Amino acid sequence: MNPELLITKKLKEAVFKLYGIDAGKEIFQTQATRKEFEGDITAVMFPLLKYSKKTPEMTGLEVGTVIKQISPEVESFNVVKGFLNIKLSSRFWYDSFSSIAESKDFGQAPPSGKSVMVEFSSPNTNKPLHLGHIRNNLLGWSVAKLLEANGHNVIKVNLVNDRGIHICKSMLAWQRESNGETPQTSGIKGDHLVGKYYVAFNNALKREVEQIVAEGVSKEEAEKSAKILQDAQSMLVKWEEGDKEVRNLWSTMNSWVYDGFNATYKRLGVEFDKTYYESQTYLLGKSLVNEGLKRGVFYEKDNGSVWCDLTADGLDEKLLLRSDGTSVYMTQDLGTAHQRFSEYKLDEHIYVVGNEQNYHFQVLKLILKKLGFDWSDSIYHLSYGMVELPEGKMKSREGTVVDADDLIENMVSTARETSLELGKLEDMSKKDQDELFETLGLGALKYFIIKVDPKKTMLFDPKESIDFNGNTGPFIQYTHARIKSILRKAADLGYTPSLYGATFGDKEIQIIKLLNTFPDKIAEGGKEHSPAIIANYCYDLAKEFNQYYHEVSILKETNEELRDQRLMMILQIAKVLSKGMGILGISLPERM
RNA sequence: GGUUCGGUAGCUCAGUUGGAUAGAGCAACAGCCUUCUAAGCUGUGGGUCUUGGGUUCGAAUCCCAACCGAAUCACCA
Repeated sequence: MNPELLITKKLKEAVFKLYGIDAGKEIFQTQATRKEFEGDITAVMFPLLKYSKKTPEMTGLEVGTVIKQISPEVESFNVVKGFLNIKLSSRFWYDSFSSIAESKDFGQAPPSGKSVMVEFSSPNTNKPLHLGHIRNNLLGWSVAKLLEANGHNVIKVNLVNDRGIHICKSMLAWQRESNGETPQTSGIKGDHLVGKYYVAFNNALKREVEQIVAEGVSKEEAEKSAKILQDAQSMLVKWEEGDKEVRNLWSTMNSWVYDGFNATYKRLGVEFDKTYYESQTYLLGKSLVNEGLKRGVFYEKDNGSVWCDLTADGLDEKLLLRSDGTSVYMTQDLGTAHQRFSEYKLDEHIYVVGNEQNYHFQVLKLILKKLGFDWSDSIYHLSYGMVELPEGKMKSREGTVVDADDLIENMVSTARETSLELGKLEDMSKKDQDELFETLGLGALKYFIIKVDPKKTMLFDPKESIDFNGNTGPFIQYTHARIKSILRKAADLGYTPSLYGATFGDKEIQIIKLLNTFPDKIAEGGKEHSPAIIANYCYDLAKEFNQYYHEVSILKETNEELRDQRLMMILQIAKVLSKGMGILGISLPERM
């Protein structure tokens, strides 16, 4: 049982007994006792003073006395200023540990009956994934896992932006400069190959603009009049008309990109239940807008464009249909949201999208509300901050973009170097070693990114990211490997983790307290949509274990009951670490 | 200018129902491997929680204002 809940309940009883008041929950404030004081749970007396009409010390004393009388779980108490520190019996801690040990999947909440859709990744198909996408993918994946741990049914979806001017740019440059090269003939990963021609397009554009500027035209004008850009535009028009040749090239190049993306997704350990393509959804939303226009929710300007007036909400006017009747980004998003809420019975729809689109989602929700969809409140924009480099923002033009595949490869090879240097793996097969380096490199990368609160802009320092000491993924993986090593040796010696009812020491009680809070952390993380909470929890637990490891010997303990009970303790730590890190998409090795 | 988000140690970050003397890691320095994995553990130094008001027994936390930083406010997506 959760100790704070227990004490809150007893507090309520004690207050009723003493003062005849059946008070609401808000006046019973409990917290874990700070380590410089004696006790486990601390109750704050200040809110009770208006009922006791006594000093904080006196109130603490009388409440403590009654609580001790009515609760067998309470061993002793003391009062410091207005704080009632309660010490629970060793029996209580033993019982709580034993229920953790008996639990088949500790931390997993029972089915909630709720369905949540999580949209993440959502790449463009004109260039490979970069560090920003990695943050998105890791966040999306771990939030999905976290919600599953909260008992929800989660549907993970990807919306691929597979059409538009950006893809036409790659296509055009490929037509002109590639001599027909493919991923097969060039040996270049598909998404990188297409990205190469996106860069080629921009270079060609730049050359053309420079030339026009040299003839005395302003840069702005030059960009507008550049022929290559117009060619890309007319390619887009052809695409929309369904021109066969353009469509063929389009699907060929997109298929290269998908092969590339799939390889990266697989390596990241990310997958989706459903993939949507914008080429199939970009026309959605028009009918919603027309309907809204009829009902007077939107209005039409003289040139025929359709708008939503949000000035009363402190925002701007928002365009929904261009004067030529074509739709914009917002229009499709209205349509896809409507489609998904019709298709599935969703209790929540989470969009994992960078904070540069905060305004977009604010407007999206508002417009849906104006259209009268009550589910608009179920939309949650999980907005995450940008990833910056020590030298500043990533800029594709300046070549400072950190490529996802390169980054993963770097992390894995650093894991390899570090591991081989430590030389603990001599007897491991080459294949197992490679698998381990993959686990460690990705564990380091994932943890480094997930441990930061999603909404904060984070700094990615390559030097720091490959440090495997301290608050890192490999530290937690190492802790797990250590535990598993002890458990293997124990099994060889014929020892079995068991419970005998032996009294736990102080450090062990501290660990039990921490283990006890795991379900709370899962609930809190789910509520806040923040896997970082789970990451930091795992770190705390790993740290506790390492201290414990240095304080007591397990295999050398001569008291067999104590020894086997300690084995049970570390087994539970390993289980919780495994569950917690699993939520983050990080796997823990048996040895390293 | 409007909207949204952020500002905690030299650096990267924890710290959410308001609670006791604000915590970790990195970096620096000093220790600990004939002992279950030293990717570990222990210790030292390091803070005006951006600033100023307010709310109250009590504020890093809530409210107001200012300052600094980020994103955004396209007939782009």
